Amino acid sequence: MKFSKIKQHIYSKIASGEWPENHPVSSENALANQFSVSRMTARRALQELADEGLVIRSKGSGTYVAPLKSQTSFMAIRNIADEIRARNHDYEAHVHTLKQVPASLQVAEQLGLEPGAPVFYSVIAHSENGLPVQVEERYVNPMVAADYLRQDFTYITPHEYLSAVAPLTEASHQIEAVTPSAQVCDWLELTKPEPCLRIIRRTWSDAGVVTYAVLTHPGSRFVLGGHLTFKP
Amino acid sequence: MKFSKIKQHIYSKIASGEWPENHPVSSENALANQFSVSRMTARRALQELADEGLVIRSKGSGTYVAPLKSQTSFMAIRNIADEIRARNHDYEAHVHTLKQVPASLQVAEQLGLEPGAPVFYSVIAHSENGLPVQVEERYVNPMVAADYLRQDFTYITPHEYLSAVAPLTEASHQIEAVTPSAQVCDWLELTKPEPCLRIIRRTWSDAGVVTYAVLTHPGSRFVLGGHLTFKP
DNA sequence: TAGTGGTCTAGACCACTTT
DNA sequence: AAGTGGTCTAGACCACTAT
Repeated sequence: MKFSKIKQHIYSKIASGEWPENHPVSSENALANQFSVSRMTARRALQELADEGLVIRSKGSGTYVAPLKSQTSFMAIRNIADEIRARNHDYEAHVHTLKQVPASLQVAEQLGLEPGAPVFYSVIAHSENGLPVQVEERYVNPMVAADYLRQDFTYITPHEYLSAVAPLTEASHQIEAVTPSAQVCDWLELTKPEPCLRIIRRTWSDAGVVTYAVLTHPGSRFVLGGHLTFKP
Repeated sequence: MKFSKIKQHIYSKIASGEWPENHPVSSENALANQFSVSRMTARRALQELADEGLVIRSKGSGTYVAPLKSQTSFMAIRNIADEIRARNHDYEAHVHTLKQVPASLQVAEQLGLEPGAPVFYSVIAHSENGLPVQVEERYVNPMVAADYLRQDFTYITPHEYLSAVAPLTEASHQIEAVTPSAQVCDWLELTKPEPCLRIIRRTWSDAGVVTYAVLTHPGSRFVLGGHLTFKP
């Protein structure tokens, strides 16, 4: 397929960082010449990228790499740090744990590894205006993020880092309401247990399962929102 | 726009029920003739409807109205009855309340009405294999569903009924974890309070806000799942 | 074999933005 | 005025499905 070769070309420019946010993308005519296709075919590539939210097209002006925050719609892979900063609140991360551990049965299954295989494990509490709003327990496949343990997660979130080293292609979520364990209460600075929203997320890149994360939010401090439109 | 006239035409056939699930949709060539446009333009209309999940296209065979369940992707407007039946479990609905009430301040604001204006109110518990898994408290705008109170909600869910009388065009969700009230515990047959997942949903049709619903699920009996793909 | 959707071409005109 | 994206046309060839 010619149009998908063009998409791949642009996708790699974006994924590699060569074209950062708001960077102009070649025009329909330029791509048509470059790839020796008709304008309609180049157009289709750009149109699909726009539908997927990777680029923004604007009439008379051109096509640009979309700001990351607009790249997915509902319940997307959000970056909690950006969300908090978008509300003009203080964001702070406390790294409670960052080490290598042997995979438990459950973790091995989720990551597609053998039980006992080494995996990276981190526990980070994310605070808004000094109050923890999420504790993130994360298991990472060492194959796809070998330098995970050497990152400073007070400056970059695991999600940001992992997206950079292994662009994600797929994600699944589970959302449930739970009573937090004593350990989680401690991380969230909850004096007594209260209902918590738990999001379990697995993400994939081309190289396989990247990470398995359990995100716990205190019910009193967090609401998940979303919006859907059905354009007939 | 010519392609959007074609989309409207097909959309109304589906919304009116004239074309039920799996009903064949006119072919690209047929639509091109009927609307006096080129095949590429008719094609675009069908393609966009397919992208929106309203129709399924299959090479060599034709285009068909999509089964309702596949019409939205993640966290979509699900029909709890269908979901339970899809698991081959027993589904049962208990209608606890179905009446007209004056809108409270909060409800009036959510529905875009004056406080004190009459609204329809229903409380229905949805059970899977005899165990309540969701209690649905719903406020309905009487302007868009005048016959709401005369429905038998043990046979059709409010969501199904409202979709039929006012095709929804937009929806917003909030998800949070809460401790249920004594009243909700009663409806859910919970002997003691446990963390519950609460989904607050507002839906719109062309005529305005249709309904404001509070859906409460016991944490021990319910998990919300979803899947995202980023096709480069 | 006839019909369907999937892909592609080489033009065209328009409304819009940028310079 | 030049360039861009948005829409549309009238063809074409292909792979697939149904009969």
